[in-house]
Amino acid sequence: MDIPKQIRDCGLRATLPRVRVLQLFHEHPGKHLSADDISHLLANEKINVILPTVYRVLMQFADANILIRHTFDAERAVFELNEGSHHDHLICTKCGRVDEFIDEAIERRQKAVAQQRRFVLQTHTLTLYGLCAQCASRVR
Amino acid sequence: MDIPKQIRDCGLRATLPRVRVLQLFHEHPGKHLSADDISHLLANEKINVILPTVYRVLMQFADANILIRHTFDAERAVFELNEGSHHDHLICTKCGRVDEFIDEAIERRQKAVAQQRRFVLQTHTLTLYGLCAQCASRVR
DNA sequence: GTGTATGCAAAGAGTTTGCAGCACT
DNA sequence: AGTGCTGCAAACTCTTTGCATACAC
Repeated sequence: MDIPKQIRDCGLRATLPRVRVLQLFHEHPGKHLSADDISHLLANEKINVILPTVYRVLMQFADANILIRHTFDAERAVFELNEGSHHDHLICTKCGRVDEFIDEAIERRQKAVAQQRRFVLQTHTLTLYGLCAQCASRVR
Repeated sequence: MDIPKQIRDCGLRATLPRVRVLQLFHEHPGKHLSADDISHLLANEKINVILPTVYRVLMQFADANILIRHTFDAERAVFELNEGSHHDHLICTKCGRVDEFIDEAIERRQKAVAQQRRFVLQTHTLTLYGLCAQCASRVR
């Protein structure tokens, strides 16, 4: 995957902050990273990218549909690579782990609910909160 | 409904801010109000309740399960009366209107998805975004 | 009277913006 | 060479907290 090219294809210049941020997402597949996470990861590599720049880059990538922005809890936004396939999330309230799932039956029912109310569906978010298998077995 | 009593039953004193805030929710059934909304509504009645107090009261009511706190978009939290029955939401991205729905098939599938992954379900949020019937007909 | 709740002021966290100089194309 | 991008500083929004006074019980 040619990351600079992918960036240029969005009409953006392939600058160091943009390349490294996008690489980070490819290096952490399935991870949901916040602006702060990214800032720290870059700092660890001794790359000096300031937080406002991280926000700007993330916002541009989200606008370009390279990333998807989620706000699971209200405190902070997290981003993940847009692999093209929609999915919903399972979040562990103990360890913060985020898993993904897709259930066609639920998707169909959602469309039915919307149609029944003459509601033109654009997007949806479904998030299940609870204890992941590991945390659940540790608790009891 | 004796509002002061309901408040005292939570172990809280029936003060003016608490009584008026809870009354507001009863006066606006089905509405989802933010701290700012409430502050303005109270200001209109010439009741001087400062924003931090509104936040404190809302937080206490949410802790007492009188209210439910939602964070549909990340910008601000909104609250609604807890009528005891779970439901999901349809939000119009044009006019901001919030409707509620419940679909047993979706609820069942969610439990199945969680169980299949040995995930101990605590809560979930499902929100459909799109155009409500009115806005949809106005657009085209 | 006692202890809790409020008003006020200020702090905090996450995020956004203005601007001047630097870097990608 | 020119325009877009970044760093820096500061602002902004929503929310929380500390403290002294005021009120509910």
